[in-house]
Amino acid sequence: MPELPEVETTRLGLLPLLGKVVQAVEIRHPTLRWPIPQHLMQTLPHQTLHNLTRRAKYILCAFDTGTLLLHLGMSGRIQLLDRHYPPEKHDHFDIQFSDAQVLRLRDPRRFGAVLWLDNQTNDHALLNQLGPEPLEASFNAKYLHQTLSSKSLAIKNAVMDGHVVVGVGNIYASESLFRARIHPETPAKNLSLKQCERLVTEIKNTLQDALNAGGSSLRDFFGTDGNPGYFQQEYFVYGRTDEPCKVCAKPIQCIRLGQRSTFFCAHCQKR
DNA sequence: CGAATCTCCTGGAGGC
DNA sequence: TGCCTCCAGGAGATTC
Repeated sequence: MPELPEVETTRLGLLPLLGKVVQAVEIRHPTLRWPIPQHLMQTLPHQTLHNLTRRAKYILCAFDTGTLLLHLGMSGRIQLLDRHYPPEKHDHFDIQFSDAQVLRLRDPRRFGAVLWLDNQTNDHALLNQLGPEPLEASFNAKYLHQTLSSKSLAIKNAVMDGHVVVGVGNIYASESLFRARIHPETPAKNLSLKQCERLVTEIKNTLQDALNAGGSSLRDFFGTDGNPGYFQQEYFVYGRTDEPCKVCAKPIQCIRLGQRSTFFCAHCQKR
């Protein structure tokens, strides 16, 4: 499942497309999280791809008259292929470029999204409510402490809330809290400034480690070249129920928080 | 308003 | 081998 490092890795893999001109768009299965706009088949051809950026887990592709927003959901991947490569079962969306390369979106579970933001609409609801990027300086202990001060929900749920900070999914939330030695059920407002410092540091470290590894994954993430292209990251707690903690050797526990599996070490992580 | 729950979807794993 | 159930999960929508 793509977390932020996988999305960033995907974006980097698409950079060879910069400056290229769209020849055609093919929509095979429009019903993703929201319908893929049919007008893209008329809108995009002849437009040049000028920029590829990322905000949270959205990949933003800037064209002449607007921006294409791509989201991989939980099973999405994007490949760059020669157009003669036949589409497979869950290949829902293609952008064919004039040099015969194809950007192809595959998404079996169809939680992903393809949307169009016209240049006139600069304040799309999906983007204008987002919290800071986790790796930027604006995400710091002071900000986090202030933001959490009114929140009574569990810290695990708070760091997964995109209004607080973007890009921290279920895996890295558990991992970061372990590394910061904070119990995932701790009410967010109870975190001291010191704990916020540790958590900010470990969120940045955890994400940066995964970025350096080229994007980790569970089972179905592939880079744009179609190869697995990552190595399974070593997790401290995620998916390690009943296995020994790598620090203290006591068994890792699994609980449900906000409908999500949450892994932690009851000995190492304090409330 | 905050917080909890529901929801979309399919493939894979495990049980019988 | 086949069918059933359960689970995974991003994040907007809905409800309380």
